[in-house]
Amino acid sequence: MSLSMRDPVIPGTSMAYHPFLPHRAPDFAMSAVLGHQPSFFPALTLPPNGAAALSLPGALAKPIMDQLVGAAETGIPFSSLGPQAHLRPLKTMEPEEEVEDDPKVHLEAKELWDQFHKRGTEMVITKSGRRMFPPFKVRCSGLDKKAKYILLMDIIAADDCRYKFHNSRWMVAGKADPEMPKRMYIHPDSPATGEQWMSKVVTFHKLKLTNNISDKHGFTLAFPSDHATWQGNYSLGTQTILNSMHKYQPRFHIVRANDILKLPYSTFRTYLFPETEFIAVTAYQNDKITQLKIDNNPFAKGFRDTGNGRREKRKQLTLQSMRVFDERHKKETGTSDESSSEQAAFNCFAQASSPAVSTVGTSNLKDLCPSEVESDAEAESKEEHGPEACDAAKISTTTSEEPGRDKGSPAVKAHLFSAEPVGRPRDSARLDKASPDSRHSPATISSSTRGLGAEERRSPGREVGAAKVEEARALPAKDAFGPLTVQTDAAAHLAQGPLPGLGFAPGLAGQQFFNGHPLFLHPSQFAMGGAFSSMAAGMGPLLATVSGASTGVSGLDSTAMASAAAAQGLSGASAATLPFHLQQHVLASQGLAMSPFGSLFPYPYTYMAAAAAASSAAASSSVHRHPFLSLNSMRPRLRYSPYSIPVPVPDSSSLLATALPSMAPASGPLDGKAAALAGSPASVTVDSGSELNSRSSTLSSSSVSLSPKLCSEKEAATSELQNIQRLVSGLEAKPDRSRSGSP
DNA sequence: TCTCTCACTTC
DNA sequence: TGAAGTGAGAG
Repeated sequence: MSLSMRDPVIPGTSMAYHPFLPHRAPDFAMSAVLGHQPSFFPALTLPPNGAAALSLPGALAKPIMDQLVGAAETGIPFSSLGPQAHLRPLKTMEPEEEVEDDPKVHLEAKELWDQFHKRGTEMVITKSGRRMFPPFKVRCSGLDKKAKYILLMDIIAADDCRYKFHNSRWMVAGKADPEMPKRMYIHPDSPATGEQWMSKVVTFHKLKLTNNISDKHGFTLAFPSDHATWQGNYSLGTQTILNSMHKYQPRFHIVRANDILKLPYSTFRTYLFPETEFIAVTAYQNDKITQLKIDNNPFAKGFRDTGNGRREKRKQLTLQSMRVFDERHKKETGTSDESSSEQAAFNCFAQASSPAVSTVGTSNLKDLCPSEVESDAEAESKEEHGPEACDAAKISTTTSEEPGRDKGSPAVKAHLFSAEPVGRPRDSARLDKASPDSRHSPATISSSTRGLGAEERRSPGREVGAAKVEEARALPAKDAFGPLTVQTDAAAHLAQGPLPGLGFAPGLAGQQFFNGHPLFLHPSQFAMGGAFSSMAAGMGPLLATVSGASTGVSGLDSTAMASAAAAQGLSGASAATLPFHLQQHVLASQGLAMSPFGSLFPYPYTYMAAAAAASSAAASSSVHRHPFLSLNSMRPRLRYSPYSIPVPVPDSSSLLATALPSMAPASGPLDGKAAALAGSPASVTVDSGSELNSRSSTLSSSSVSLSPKLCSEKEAATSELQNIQRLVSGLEAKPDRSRSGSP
């Protein structure tokens, strides 16, 4: 074989390959077979199943594939491949047998979430990122044991308000600030089989929340404004950026896909748990929340009133000082203070030092607004007067027959399947209003791109969606909820695509990708052969474009990137198999600046962008905040918008062949209608209001209101306390004086 | 409101 | 043992 990288593909040799292997795939493969080190991909090693991403049918392709498969199976670098490389039979790519699944998701630690939610959950965000507490954990069931799934979560704005904590309650303080770039967090174990996911609790505790917009843990891919299909940014990272004093709603997604690259054209099943809603804060506002965190978060043990934590030590120190003083006092006066007064002093001190708990029995989230500030007061008063019944219905996350869903489903259906691109915002608003209180957890929405043609989408798609909704309704699950499945017209969304002329808020125009969610990948993802198997190979051409054209990466070539990745502790293989954007992500997390690709990757990144936008932009509540979509002004609460998934799912053996043609019509510029459709909200509105419940067993200890007896003790205690304070501050030398100074 | 440091914790 | 996750508290 005497091929070179620049040899054309022999006529008649068809190629069916992964979308990330566009026209340069032949070069790439041939280079590998010939033992050339592809200049654009210096240290590529195919992961064990990487060959699955390549299929080169035809007389020429077979030997190429043989070698690729051989390399893949042995894990040897492409660079070591030569003509003499060991050949293995071409691995056949058998289409996976699709077994119907019916995923159900159960929120773990629901009771804990409920406790927080009743009081208005706050999540601290810091510059360096803070974890969520309670941690977001779910248990999955109903998955196809053998199929592979990717599990993700993201956090979307729950409404369009900014909040303030005033008079022990959260109140609307105005319109929301411009939204931060969105991200999705892919569970680091993804992809894994359904069996694996179901065998354990899926936890997202490593996701961090930050208010640092220049967060380097995220990596942003920028698309040129004139890109045919996608514009804006798309980022990867381990932290999600939130606005302080804004309300957010985590979402959980199940995607049946064995490769992250397939995300864009796979079905997303989305699960919402209203009780996981929270307000992002830089410092805790509500003492009750602080106390709940302290009481439940192991890392905060040091602040607990009991145990050996700091608080206890402080008390012990205080008591010790008191004893010292007491002994001196005894010596000097010949009398002794009763231990009760010591205890009273302690109580007093404890009361003063422990988080004050307002006895105002109203909590917070119930005050959380509907999107309209002006209606907030009304909503507030309503909720205040009848919170109990409301609450009971609200928090029933584990039943599948929530009234809310029943209410919400028709709205979702109607909204999703009846609305035309034109006039979408209005439709959305109306529909949302039609189901103003459909907010009963968890809402599950599935947006699919599978096999729905343009025609199919209109009515058959609708029926499918409706059928699924009905199906979901009928689910008898107790601890899990059947998905409220909405089949969206993903292909249409792709065709419509993102909005070229979106009016982003000033300063965000260059950062936000279609107001979309960037893809958010866990670093450990890099070490996974599976998820990025085909991506690894697929990124070759991209890298070629980058370093070859040397216009896309500033100051770094792919070699440097690979080295950097390796230097990060990644194994040679995993580092080498890092997809380009992930390498960038790694670098980005190191603070290395990467410049946007620009239009260098018109094709593959269309997919990437599709992944981001499809999976989140259209689904994000941010959509409703979009000026073009301005749903927010009409809707009390938009909690969810369906994903728009770009491409019909082709057979895995001919992904590109199938995807490419379908992509072609989709690559046209989008208009406002398209945008509106893409952002069509499913209107799974969930009542954010949580009854204000003043009872807090945890807090009651620190919110003691003094009884008369206690009050009398309080005086003595105050005196003692003052003495102690003097003692501690070095004034104990004059006990008589300090005593006389006490009341 | 936000940021930083601190002492404490878990892992 | 040390890295990383906590809220408190000062600024």
